[in-house]
Amino acid sequence: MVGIREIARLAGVSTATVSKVLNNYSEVSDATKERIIKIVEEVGYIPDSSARALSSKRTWLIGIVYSEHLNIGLEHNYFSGVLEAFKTEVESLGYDVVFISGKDIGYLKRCQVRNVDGVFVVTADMMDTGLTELFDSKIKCVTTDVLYKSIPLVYANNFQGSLLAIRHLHELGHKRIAHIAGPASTIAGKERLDGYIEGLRECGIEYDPSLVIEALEYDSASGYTCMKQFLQLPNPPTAVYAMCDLTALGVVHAINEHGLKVGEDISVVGFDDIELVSHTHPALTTIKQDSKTIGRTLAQILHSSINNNKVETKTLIETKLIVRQSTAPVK
Amino acid sequence: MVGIREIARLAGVSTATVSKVLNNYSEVSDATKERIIKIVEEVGYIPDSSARALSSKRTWLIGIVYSEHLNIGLEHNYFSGVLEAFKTEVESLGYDVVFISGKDIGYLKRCQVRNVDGVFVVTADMMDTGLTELFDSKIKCVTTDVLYKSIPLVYANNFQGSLLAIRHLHELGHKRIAHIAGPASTIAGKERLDGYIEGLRECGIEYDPSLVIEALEYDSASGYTCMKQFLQLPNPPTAVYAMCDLTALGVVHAINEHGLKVGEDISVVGFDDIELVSHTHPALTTIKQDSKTIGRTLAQILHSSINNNKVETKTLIETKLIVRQSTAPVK
DNA sequence: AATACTAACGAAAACGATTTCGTAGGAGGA
DNA sequence: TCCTCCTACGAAATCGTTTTCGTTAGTATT
Repeated sequence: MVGIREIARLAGVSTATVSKVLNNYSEVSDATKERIIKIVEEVGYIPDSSARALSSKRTWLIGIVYSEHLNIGLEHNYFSGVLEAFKTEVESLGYDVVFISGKDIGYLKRCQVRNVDGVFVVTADMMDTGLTELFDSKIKCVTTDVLYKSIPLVYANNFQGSLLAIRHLHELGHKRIAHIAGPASTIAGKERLDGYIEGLRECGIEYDPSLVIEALEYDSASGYTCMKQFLQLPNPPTAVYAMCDLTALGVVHAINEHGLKVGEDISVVGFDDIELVSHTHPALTTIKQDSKTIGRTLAQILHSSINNNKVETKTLIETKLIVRQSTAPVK
Repeated sequence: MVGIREIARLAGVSTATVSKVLNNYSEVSDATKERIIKIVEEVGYIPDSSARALSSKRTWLIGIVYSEHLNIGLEHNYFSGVLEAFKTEVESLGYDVVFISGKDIGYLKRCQVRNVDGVFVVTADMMDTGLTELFDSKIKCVTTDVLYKSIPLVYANNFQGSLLAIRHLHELGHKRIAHIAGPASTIAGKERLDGYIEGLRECGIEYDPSLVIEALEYDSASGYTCMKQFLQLPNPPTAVYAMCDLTALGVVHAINEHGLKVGEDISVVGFDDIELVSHTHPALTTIKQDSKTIGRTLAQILHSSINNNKVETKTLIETKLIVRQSTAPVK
C-alpha cells in the first residue's frame, strides 16, 4: 500500500506539502500542487482514513440510529425513503454512513468508539434513556419525527396533511370520519390527530371520540383490527383516515372482508404515499410526504451543524393530497 | 478523552499490558487483568477505533454494497429483511456496518479508503465493472442472488420454491399457469423460471411460452402491466405465479380492475412472503424465503472468511409454501 | 547447583496521516 | 541598503493504539 511518504518522495517534497494539497490548503504553489495531484492519480494513491481520522479528529462518518421499537425499522418504506435520500446527500458531501446499534454499551458509547462526526436518529423511542444520553452529549444530531430539546428536526407538516385529508373527505360529503391515530408517543401520531380534530372543527363536523382509536404500531395489522372495531359500531363511519399507508391497507382489507367496497361504501385515506399504494386495488388516496426533500434537508442541516454553523431547529416540509380511487362521494 | 496511557498509569502497568487485556491475550496474570478491567470500567474508557485500526489493520467494519439498478433498493422489503438479519448478526460478532457507495471512485477504492474487513454485496448489476473489480480484489465478499466465480453465495432455493408453487396450483386443478419471470440477468429470475418449467413437466402440463413474460423490475408496476397482457389472451391463464410478492400485488390489482376475483376466477401465488401480503385482501398465497436465516448465514460465512477459514461457496436455504386465500380450486 | 523453561510484563517502534511552527528567500517600501 | 512582510515549503511532534522482542524472576529438571 503506497502511502503519503512515497508520494512526497516521488514529487520531491515533504509529506506536509502533500497533505496540504490533498486537503486543498491555499499555501501551496500551483506548480507543485499540479505535480503532486498528477502523481497521486498515476500511482492510485488512497489515503488511509484511520490515520487521517486519528490525527485530524474527523472521521467523515455519519451514524444512523434506528430504534426498532414500533416495528418501524428498515422495513418501513417511508423511513427507507428518507434514509435513502439522506444517504445520497451526505455521500455527495463526502461522508460515509454507518449503522449505530444500541446493544451492549449504548448509542452514545458506540458513537464515541467510532468517532462519528454526527448522527441521524431516524426513529426513536423516547423512553430509551440511551437515546437521551446521546442527544444530551456533544455529538451533533438531527432527527425526524422526534422532538427533544433543541435537536434539529425536519419532518412533514403532519397537521397540515391531516387538514388536507379532512377537507377532501368533507368536500365529498362525509360527516362521519373516523381516524386511526398513531401511538401518542410519536410526534407524527399526535400531530396528525390534532390536525384531524382541527379539520373537523373547521368543517363544522362534531368530534366523536368513538371514531378515534389509537393504534399500537404503524403497520397493516393495526389498521385491520381497528377497522374491525369501527365496523361493529351501531353507526359506522363512512370514511376513515389512517395515519399511514400500511395501516390504510389493513383498513382496506377489513372493509373488503366485511363485504363492503372501498371507494363506494367507505372512503379511505392514508398517509405517506409509499410506492405500493398506487398499485393496489383500489389505488389509495393519500397524503404524500416528500421523503426525498426531508432526507436531503436533514443531511444539509447535519453537515452545517458539524461545521459549527447555526442551524434551523425545526423545519416543516409541506404535504400534498394525492387523490386516487379509494375516496368517493358519500352514498 | 482518557486513553490507554492513563489506564496504564492508574493500574501501574505499561500500555502494552492494558492492550493485551483489552484484546484478551493469554499472557497476563489474572490479578492484573482484573485490576485493569475494573479501572477501565470505572473511568469509562473507550478505545479509539481509528488508532486501533491504524496499528492493527482491522477496522471491524463491514461494507454494504447496494446497487440500485433494478429498483430493488433499500425499499424492497425482502432485501431489507436479509440486511436487517445480517446486520444484527455481524453486530453481535463485533462489527459495525457501513454503506459503500459506488459513486466517483468506485466500490473497490471506497472499500480501500474505509479499510473494511469485508463486504456484503446485497444486490448487484453484473454489468457494473466496478463490482467485478471489487469481487476480483483481495477484499472478502459475500453475496446473495449474485453468482460470480467463487464468491460465497447464500440464497433461497428458488428452484425448489417454484416447484412448491406449481405443485400447489396443480393440486388445485390448474392447467393454464402463467409465470411472470424476473429479469434473466438476475439469478433469482432465472432459477424461478427454471423451477416453473420443471414443475410443469413434473405435473405433466405442457409448457406454453405465451404464458411467460419476463418483467423488467421486481415491482408491482411490472405485475400490473404483465397481467394486463395475460388478460388479453384468447385463452387466459387460470393461475399466475409471480416472481415476487410486490409483483403479485400488481397482478391482483390488474385482475380486480378487469372485474374478476382473485382466489375465485384466477389464483395468484407470489414469492418472498413480505409482512404486508398476509394483510391484503385476499391474503396472498406465497413462497416464503427465510430472510432471517439467509442474512444470519451470510454474516457467519463472511466472518469465517475474514478469519481466513475455508467457507462454503454456495448455500441454499429451503423455501416454504404459505397457503392463503389467493389460491383456490380451478372453476 | 547449574541449566532450561515459562509466565508476566515493559520499552519502544511502528501504523499513516495532520498540524504547528520555523525558516529561507524574494518582493516591496523607506 | 536595510527592514519588513509574504509565500512556499519542511522538520518534527502528535494522534492512540498494537505488536514485537527483550528482560526478569520464578519454577522445574537433571
